Amino acid sequence: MDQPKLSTRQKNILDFIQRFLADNGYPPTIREIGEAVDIASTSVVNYNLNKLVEYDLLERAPEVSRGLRLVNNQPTMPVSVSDPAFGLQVPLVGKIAASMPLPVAGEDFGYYYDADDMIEVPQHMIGSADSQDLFALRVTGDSMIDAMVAEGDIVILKRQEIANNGDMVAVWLTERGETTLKHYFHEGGRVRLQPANPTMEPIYVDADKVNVQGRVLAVMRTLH
Amino acid sequence: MDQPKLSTRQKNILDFIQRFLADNGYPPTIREIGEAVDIASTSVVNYNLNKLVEYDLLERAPEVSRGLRLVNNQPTMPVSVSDPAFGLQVPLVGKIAASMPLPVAGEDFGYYYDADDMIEVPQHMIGSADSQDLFALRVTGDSMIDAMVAEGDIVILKRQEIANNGDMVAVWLTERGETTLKHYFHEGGRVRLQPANPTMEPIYVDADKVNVQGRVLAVMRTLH
DNA sequence: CTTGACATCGAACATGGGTTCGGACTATAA
DNA sequence: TTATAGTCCGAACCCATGTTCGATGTCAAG
Repeated sequence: MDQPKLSTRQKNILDFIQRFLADNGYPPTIREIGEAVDIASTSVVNYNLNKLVEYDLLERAPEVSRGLRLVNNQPTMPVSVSDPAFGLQVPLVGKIAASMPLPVAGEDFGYYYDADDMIEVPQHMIGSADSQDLFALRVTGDSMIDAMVAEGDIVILKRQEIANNGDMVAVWLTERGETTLKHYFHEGGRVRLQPANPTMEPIYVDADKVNVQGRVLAVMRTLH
Repeated sequence: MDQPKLSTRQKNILDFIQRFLADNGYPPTIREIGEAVDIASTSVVNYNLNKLVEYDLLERAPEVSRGLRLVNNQPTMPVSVSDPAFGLQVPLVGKIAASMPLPVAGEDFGYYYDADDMIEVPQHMIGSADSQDLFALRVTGDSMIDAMVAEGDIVILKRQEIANNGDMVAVWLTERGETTLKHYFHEGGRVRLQPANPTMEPIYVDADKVNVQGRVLAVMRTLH
């Protein structure tokens, strides 16, 4: 009973739980999940949670609020930090996966800038960008594979709403309800999102359905 | 407001939360704490929890069941043993492209270790590897595209002749006369070279026609 | 002795949050 | 067509759980 094809919803739920856990230290409630993944009824969330339990991807404590636990849960190994003297310290603010929006700058956002969540980035990788606007995301899932970004990669982004043609950006597609990394090309009233992998076809979206969240400055991948 | 003397109760509470968290993956309720630490009234537990928050040992999410989080007390791991406390300086010894062998270690090799050819790599990307054995290559051409490595990327390698199954390695294929990056699997008398991109087929080569040049530890990509 | 800060207790309150159930929709098979 | 399984909705139910408050006991300061 392992790894059957998960529905998009189930993936979203799993991703959300993971992110919520990392952000808050405790699991979300059924209703919180429902709101995040855009499910109207708590029973549907419940239904899908039980599915995930069947698939051995989740454990539940019955009758217990927030009684969720991810299996294979390695406690989000904090990226080791070193001396802030050299290289820049960039906040690792979360993960990026298909169908989940990025955390947005503002309000309580700076709250999470813990030392544990800072990651060192060599100066030469980011040029002269203002370190204030930088943040890092860890990529989960292989949804970015067509952008030459693999699971586990860390992408360094500069927070900005507008992009120039050719930029690699993280965009929120309101219609599809997902975030991806793509090369950005504004063409008339619409936007062409070009995968980095030349063998794959671009996708076209109306300009007002696209929400640029940041521009990718660098990618760091660690093997093993 | 730090580290005043904690009462025995408060210590017990803290200990219990920690244990409970490790056991269950989610924090305990006030009543669960009360029972464990032998406190009769929920209000007393509540009272002491707020004390712990004052002491910066705990965080609480108001109105949230199990809304507890231990503040991260444990220092983030001893890092950077080989103390250039910042990132390591790794020699950028050349480029890698299809049909070109890598420069081999030896003789006058150290000669080229010019300051200009050193590149900074964050410690966290290479773990505990001996910096002596490290070198970096810039990728040219898109021959590595099926290994999720693009033109212009910099790969950090550890010089070694033998590889373990699953390692990503730079290999020299004597027969084909080219070097590529692939995942390495020794299977009987031959070697399976598995592209990182799961949609692509592996290639098989006789073991004695394969020459491992180094193992890839990390990949760094700079956009723009 | 009186006062007040501190810790505790017990009880009541309000709502947060898991559970259940009937019904509707879709898709595939018979 | 009918049947069946999978998924989703909305509403109701009700216990779990955080919050609040008045009362009690303790102890050191005045």
